[in-house]
Amino acid sequence: MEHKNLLVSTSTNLSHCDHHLAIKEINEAHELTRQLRAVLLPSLPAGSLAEVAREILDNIIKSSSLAVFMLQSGGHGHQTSKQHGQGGRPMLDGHKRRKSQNAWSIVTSVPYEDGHQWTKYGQKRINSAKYPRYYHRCIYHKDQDCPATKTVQKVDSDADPPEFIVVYHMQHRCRSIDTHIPFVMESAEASLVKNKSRTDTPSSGDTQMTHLLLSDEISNIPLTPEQWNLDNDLDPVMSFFEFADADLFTAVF
DNA sequence: TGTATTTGACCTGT
DNA sequence: ACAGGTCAAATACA
Repeated sequence: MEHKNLLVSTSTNLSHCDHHLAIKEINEAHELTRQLRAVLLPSLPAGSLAEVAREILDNIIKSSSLAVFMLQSGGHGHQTSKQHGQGGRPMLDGHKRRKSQNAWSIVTSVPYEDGHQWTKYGQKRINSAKYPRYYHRCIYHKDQDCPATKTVQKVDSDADPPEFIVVYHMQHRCRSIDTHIPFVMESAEASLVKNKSRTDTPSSGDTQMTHLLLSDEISNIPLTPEQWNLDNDLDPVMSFFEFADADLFTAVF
């Protein structure tokens, strides 16, 4: 409700620069909330208080995610023309279709442990990129025909802690841990070093930053985390609905 | 021995 | 032709 007002005012009155600042601020709030959640919940005794706290924090997290998505779709979203083949011909769902469709990305210092379990199936040196790209798919790819995949690539910068561009492709169809928002609280630099992609118990400690990536093209991932990306076959709003939880949909509209 | 990861080959889109 | 995504045999590891 509050976020609905926020969305209306920002999408109609803010300049392009303001949009970026607003998204940045909301993402910071989002990340801080997640950190608070990670710190607070384990310290609370199991029971109704913990459940209430969890629910409130999750709602804050969802609302902030929603705000960013709606800011993006409210005028500065960028739908690429790549969802159509050359000459405007729609691309078919081929076996090795380029993966710029139905994808969204984030920049994070914690590219793993995002609530889903992944298995690595490939690694590739990317032209002109300093660091290789790692390819992961949901571990339920076979069992439940889950199409979700993600790529992880270290950002070519001196950021401390190191940042990674994580590009998610396709929604999970598996019945796994219930989280659709790809933000995490685990120190995953160590995980990357270990080349370990399966989820373990989250821990806290390091300063970690996660923010939505804004970019013009996922298929040509920029190595500076500047622009927020949502590249989808659907229109921006529908893209969000495919991304978000169903209950988030009903909570807002 | 079973499972996960590595890595070069292969395939497809641009 | 090239770049990027996936496959699958080889390898590592618990």
